[in-house]
Amino acid sequence: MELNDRKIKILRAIILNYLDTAEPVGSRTISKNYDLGISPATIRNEMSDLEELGLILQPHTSAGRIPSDKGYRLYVDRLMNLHHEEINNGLYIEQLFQRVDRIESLLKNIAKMLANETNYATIVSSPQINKAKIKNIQLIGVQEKRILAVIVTDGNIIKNYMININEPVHQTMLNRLTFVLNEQLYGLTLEQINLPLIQQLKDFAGSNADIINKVLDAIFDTIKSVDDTEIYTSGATNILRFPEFNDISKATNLIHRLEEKQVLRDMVYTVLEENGVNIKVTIGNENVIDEMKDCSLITTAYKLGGENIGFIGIIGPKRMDYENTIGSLSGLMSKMEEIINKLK
Amino acid sequence: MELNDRKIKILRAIILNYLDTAEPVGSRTISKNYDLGISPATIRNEMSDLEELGLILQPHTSAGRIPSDKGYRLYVDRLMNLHHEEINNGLYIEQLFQRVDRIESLLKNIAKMLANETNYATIVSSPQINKAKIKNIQLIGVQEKRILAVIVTDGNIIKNYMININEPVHQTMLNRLTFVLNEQLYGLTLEQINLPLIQQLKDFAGSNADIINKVLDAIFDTIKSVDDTEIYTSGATNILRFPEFNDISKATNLIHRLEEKQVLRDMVYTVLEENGVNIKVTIGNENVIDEMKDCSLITTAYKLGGENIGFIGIIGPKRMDYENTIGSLSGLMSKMEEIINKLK
DNA sequence: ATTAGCACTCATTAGAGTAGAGTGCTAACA
DNA sequence: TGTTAGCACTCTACTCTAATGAGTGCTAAT
Repeated sequence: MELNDRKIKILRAIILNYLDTAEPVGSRTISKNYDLGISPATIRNEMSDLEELGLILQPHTSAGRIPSDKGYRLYVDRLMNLHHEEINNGLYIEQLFQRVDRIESLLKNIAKMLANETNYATIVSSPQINKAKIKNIQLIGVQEKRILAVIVTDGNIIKNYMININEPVHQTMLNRLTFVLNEQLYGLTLEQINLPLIQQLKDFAGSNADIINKVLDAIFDTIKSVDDTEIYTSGATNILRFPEFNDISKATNLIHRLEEKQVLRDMVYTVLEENGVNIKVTIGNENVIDEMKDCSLITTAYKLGGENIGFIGIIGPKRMDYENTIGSLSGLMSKMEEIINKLK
Repeated sequence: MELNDRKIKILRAIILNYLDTAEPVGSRTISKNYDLGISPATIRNEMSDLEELGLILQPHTSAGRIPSDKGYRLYVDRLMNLHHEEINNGLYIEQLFQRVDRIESLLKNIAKMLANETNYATIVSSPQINKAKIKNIQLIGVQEKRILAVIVTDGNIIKNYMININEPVHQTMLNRLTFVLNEQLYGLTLEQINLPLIQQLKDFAGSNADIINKVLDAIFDTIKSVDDTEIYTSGATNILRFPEFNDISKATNLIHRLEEKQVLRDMVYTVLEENGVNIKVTIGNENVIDEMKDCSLITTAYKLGGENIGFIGIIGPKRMDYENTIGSLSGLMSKMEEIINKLK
């Protein structure tokens, strides 16, 4: 059987109507509301075919049709009118970048903004900066036996690390260490800091080799650890607003799952690694996580220096407004990249 | 009518049973399960009196009794067996303090831990450091026209602030500015930084007075702003687990309310300012927020240098386990203060 | 003062019946 | 051959009713 133009029009009508009402769509509704010029009976025949093709399904014998995962997939891949939504609070984002003292709070705010704008749940990962280069290291004596190490990397990511030392050290010494550390480590990635280099640093530090060790630990700890890739979620409870989650236990399970950052991270990376598409949509059963079989996930990665370093994702019911959500997301991303480039 | 010993025993039995089951408690249940040596009929008479006293109430004529707000209040004030719960992951908290690079992530973790331990929703405020003293300021050239200001205050609270400047400045100059800023501002609170002092700093900086201005802005911005008092919530969705929130719209409203940090802040401060009690419980209608009329709130402030600078709160149903929750909270607080003191 | 007994209340549950939405099929029509 | 009107059929959702049972309050006996 062939998926002709009329079938596609009907499928589109069913999906649009269902996105709107969350109720199964009957033949009469379509005939009345979507000017296709055919009677309910004809539509019924076509619907029967669409069902055979696996694009729609009936919750029960005497109900209208709802889109299947496959139907949504077809819609997302071929039927949507994509419009790149100019994010209207670009100015706001710009301010975020200006005022921000830590990239984390920036991302947190982005998650929040996006959740507000779309009314879905959003997840944003902080940059995974394994490959980031060291831009600046600063050692500051804060207390007699406490040093604050400030580490700035590529993309102005700033991390603070408090170091306890055994013997008091004078700030002059710290300044010298700071100078040498910067001289030796500037522009290096983690992989490039090797044993000979470390030995050289320790030799220089002499009796303070201990500090070098701890600073290197700090550098390693702050930059390397993948676990440090923080995940910010926002608007998880927006989910409660959708009728498909009226079953409270279903909603609860999902929301609790969304609190497990590790799970989310893995899920999104699985999706994104699959291919290089810009914005990726996973629908219903395409999701790995069981609790999300009734949801769709829209994800995209953000880049620094051409490399994916983090992601933004939006989770809603399968019935979510794909067109506008994808539009918003792509608008946000281009605004972000534009600003990031301006900063560089 | 007098609240004699037997009435209190019965009230206690009703409350304990209700805390456990969330079902109205009947006379027969009490007679069977709480060894009071009196028959259901007698208990019914006493219950009738307790109802007249406003301590318990009937959801409907043929149901058992549930505690009223007043009943809970009596229980919390006079009937509980308080046991100061030694927090068994004190070691974990200690590690949090060690590893932490920013106090915020510490507090976030505390909120999370407490939510896990109690299974209620928790809110933790970051320190309100208006009165904090400046301990260290560091200016670091990161890019040609970008300076990173690191500000460390009392209690090792660290804030980073990125400053854009108009003209490139050499690190040597930054070092000199850093030195002077530290010399002049060390140990001062915001109020103590006055115009003459500012002028003096600018005079020193000469053509770089611009930087001084921006650094002072940064200091002001990071330290002063009350809005910067961040609020971390955790486990808000634990609320969904309680039968009293089976009504999904009720739960949703509450959870959304819990996402409005400002509201929470005001609420807790209202509670805490009322008097100087260590741990404070507000029950049901005692709460200002409408959506919380079915909840109880347990709060306490944490101190730095004898002064309240932030709070921790736990929100659960009125039927929450007051004894253990208060125990956990007080255990946590004493552990925290102990560690904070060790750090000073 | 306490308690057994009993009539009464009311929420909850199960079952039966009804209305309505929507389908699939058949036969007529263009 | 494709389209449509008509109709029987299916299934859910809703309403109504009756039965159940937990729990009370009152009365009278101990």
